[in-house]
Amino acid sequence: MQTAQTNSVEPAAIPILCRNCQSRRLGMCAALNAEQLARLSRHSRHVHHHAGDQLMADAMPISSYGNLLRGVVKLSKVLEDGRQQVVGLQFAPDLMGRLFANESRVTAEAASDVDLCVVSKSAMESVLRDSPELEHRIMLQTLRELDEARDWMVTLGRKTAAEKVASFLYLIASHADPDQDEPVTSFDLPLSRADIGDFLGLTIETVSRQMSKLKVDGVIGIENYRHVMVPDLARLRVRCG
Amino acid sequence: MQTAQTNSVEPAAIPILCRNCQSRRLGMCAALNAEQLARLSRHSRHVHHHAGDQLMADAMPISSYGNLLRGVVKLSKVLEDGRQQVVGLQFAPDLMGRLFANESRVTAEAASDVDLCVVSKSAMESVLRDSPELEHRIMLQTLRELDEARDWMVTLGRKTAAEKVASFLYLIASHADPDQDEPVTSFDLPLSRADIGDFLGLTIETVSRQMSKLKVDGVIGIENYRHVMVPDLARLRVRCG
DNA sequence: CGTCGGGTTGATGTCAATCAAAGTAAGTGG
DNA sequence: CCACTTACTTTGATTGACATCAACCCGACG
Repeated sequence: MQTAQTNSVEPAAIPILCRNCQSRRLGMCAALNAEQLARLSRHSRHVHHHAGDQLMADAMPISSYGNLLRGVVKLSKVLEDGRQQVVGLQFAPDLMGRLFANESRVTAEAASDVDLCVVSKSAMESVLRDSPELEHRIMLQTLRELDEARDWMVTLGRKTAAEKVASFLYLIASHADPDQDEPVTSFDLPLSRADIGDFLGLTIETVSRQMSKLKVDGVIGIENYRHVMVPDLARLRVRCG
Repeated sequence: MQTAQTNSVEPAAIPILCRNCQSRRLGMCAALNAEQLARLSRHSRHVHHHAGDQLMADAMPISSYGNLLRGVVKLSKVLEDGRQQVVGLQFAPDLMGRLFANESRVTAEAASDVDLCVVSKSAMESVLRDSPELEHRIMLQTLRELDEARDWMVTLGRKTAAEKVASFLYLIASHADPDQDEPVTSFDLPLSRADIGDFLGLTIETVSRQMSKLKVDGVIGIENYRHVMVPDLARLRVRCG
């Protein structure tokens, strides 16, 4: 309730940390009751990271989970010789961190400035143990991520460079607004050309060329390298193959 | 218990269908108690399919789930123009079918001869509702599939044709024996060259050439097109990039 | 003003796709 | 048993899409 008292001894009071947190509305915390929220919040803190900060390294032990509140995080893997592949993007309000494993399978890096709610592994596990609802909610997220990973495999394996770039732009347009799934017609790219290349399995140069081509064809407009406008989403859509 | 009586009125009797079923040992049914097993088995049946049979079509409503008992199933997606991408392989004892969705996101096809336990959607959902243990078990499978999908994205996006083929052979070697995760040195390929190409984002011809190259280099031996021998797994491993 | 990171554009090279042909094993029917 | 078909695979020649190499542009920043 909005009128909950700060000094109330009532166990159902919403923790201060959680009062205005988006995660209670759209994120995993919507699955929690007040007691569970309180238990989790005692071992949580909100943190800010700048674009480029590494949040988690591949093969490192997991000590905490991150509830993404704002911004975009890129998940990637590298081969021994340095070739890199972005294997996923996380948008608010996703939970980050591999559940039920001891070490991370990916590197996580802030693609834009991000706000996180960092939750200790043990507190998360404790609440998970007695909240099947929470696990269910994360299950739904995991299934969605699996669907998205498989969609992306089609893009990586079977699409041309032009189709890959169009697909990427469409993906970003679709996730730009966390409150709805509809694609948006004007947005900022959260990734550099190099990251886009690593996401698409292309080089920087090829990404740049294909973006230029979309621009001269009138499918998109570009301002300051990072801002994209799409006058007609259907035209972009058909370029996705 | 092995001595459970067929005519017993005891509710804990193991259903006939389930008596010798692998799924109780390694699969999802290990998470169920006798009552749940009985409830599920009343709406289940074991079926056999031949290689090539389609088990589920993309975008079709899901009416049942399939518990894979033996064989290999390939999951794929196609673009409008017919380009195809295999987005996953399922081995026993995986559960097939997208949970918590109304329609399938992939086409599922028997890659080899397969045995399935087909479970009605409603029975599955009913048991799921009161067995968080079952959902947890499937959650673990889903997380594993997500890890594998992301591993494969690296292969699709960043590896050369030679590395892709080596990676594929290593993957099959690793899954050939359902009882252990260690790769095996002699196995049958569950997929045709065309399917391997669709899995790797390559053409038939390129797959064939790279397999031939691995053979002349002494990394693998091939018999009857489908049987592969690997004298030295480490040598295959280094070819994976 | 110089330099540095990120981006674009152009010239050239290369790996895998495409086009083409032929080999092999497993039917099928006479 | 043998011709014939069919599906699958292999191998060769050529082409093309994207990578690579290289130059340059632009804004930020010391």
